[in-house]
Amino acid sequence: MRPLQCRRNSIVGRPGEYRHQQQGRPLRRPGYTPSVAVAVVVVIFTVRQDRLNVLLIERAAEPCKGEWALPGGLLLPGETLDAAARRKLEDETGVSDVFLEQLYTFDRLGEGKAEVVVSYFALVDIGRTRLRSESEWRPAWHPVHPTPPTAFENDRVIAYAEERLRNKLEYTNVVYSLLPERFTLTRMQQTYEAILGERLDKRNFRRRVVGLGIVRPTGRFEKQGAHRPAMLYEFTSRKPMIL
Amino acid sequence: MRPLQCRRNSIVGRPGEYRHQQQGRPLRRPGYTPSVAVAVVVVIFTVRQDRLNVLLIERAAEPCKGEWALPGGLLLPGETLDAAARRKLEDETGVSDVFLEQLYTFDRLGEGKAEVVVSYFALVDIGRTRLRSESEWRPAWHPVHPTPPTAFENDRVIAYAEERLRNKLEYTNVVYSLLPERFTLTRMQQTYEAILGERLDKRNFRRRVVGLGIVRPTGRFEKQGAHRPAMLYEFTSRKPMIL
DNA sequence: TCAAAAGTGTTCATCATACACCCATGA
DNA sequence: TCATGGGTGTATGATGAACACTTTTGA
Repeated sequence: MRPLQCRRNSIVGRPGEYRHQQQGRPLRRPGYTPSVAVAVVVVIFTVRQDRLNVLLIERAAEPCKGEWALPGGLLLPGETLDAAARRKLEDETGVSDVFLEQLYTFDRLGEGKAEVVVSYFALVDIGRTRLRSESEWRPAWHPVHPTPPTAFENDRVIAYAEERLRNKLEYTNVVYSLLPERFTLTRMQQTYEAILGERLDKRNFRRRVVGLGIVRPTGRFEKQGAHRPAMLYEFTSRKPMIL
Repeated sequence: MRPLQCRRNSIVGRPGEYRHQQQGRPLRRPGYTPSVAVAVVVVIFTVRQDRLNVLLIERAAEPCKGEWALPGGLLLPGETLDAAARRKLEDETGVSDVFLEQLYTFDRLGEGKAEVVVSYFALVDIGRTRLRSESEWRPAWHPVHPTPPTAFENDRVIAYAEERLRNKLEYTNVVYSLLPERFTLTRMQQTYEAILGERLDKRNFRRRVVGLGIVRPTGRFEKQGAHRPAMLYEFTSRKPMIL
């Protein structure tokens, strides 16, 4: 429920400078182009065992060797922010073609080299990921609650991403990126519950997602255990949409 | 109306590595810290004569001399992003203490020096601004519809900011930053209408903003013209809040 | 008395929420 | 036949949207 909606029926037509901060008085110095170290980090979420998890990497080098941190790295001159984020995501999980969105740009996170950190967040289906295992920078899934201690204040980034995810769940179809091709509505509901941290009503949940047309039954069933088989559903669209 | 809400009554507990991209194969090069030029730009909105306006500056130097662009500049080493944005805002309008929020971080906007542009957006009451007039970089208000041609693809930034503003209007109290201490509800409604680009219903609008408790009557009246005087209202809080 | 803007209430449709029982299967 | 999870319908309250007339003032 949007708190401020008072529409009427009718709709009306719609319509490089460089400054040096010194003792409060900015002072121009032409010709000189300052540059800073910029990093890109990616908060990669998945739902595993009915819990929201985030991918962290154990740092094999200084600074903060041995601590957990988000996958990321310094931005290369000439590289696009989106490209850097996609590369990190694919390097660590092997997946591409999932929901990935810029989150926020932080300043001075911890005592890393990067002065500016552009964060992204991604949603992956646990079933499709193949974590890198050979390397010395071991990635691993960690529950978000509680978030383990992280280097470079990465917990702030994770908390921000989680908030954004919770909001997006409510007004978009981004869950598609956390679920396989076909899935049961119970699984879908558990995914919502894991992220929102509260239980939903089964009947209301089903009425909603089917009624909004974001999923449709496939006609196939999943048999498992000694109980009635469950209908498998699929998303009508696997692109991010506002509902 | 949030499309996906199926709550139950019960609530369950909730709760720098460097890589070089070369022919697809990232390659680590320890020791070297690449850096890039980072700029901060601010989309400063106001409502003037019932229209949403944005502050643009006529560039006095190359590149793009003589074209209109958003206020901004390169980030200084050691300067905080928020601080840079606040400084730009104050330099151009003379106001501080208004709503200012990070918007998005862009890549390669036009052919400026900056490879990474961190954008902010701000909302100011036209009555409090004193535009810089002495300098060679002349700032001026421009209607957002239609947006004049801008340097560095700044129109993309403005369009993004406008979308964010429209969304924020609906679920926060950020309008406070566009209005003076005391104002009539008609003025407030016109502000909404200017931004949303559509007419609102007077009775519904008033019931809502008063009912939500975001404004309260002051008991003072504004007399003007040959008609009934209007009650002056004030915001119950002048801090950003989610409604 | 007229023009101009201020102010005010009700109806209806939609939708979020709460809630409990039967069904299909394999052990 | 029993245990397990799958599947379904209805009643109520809240809220967004539509809609028109009276009031106050100064000219």
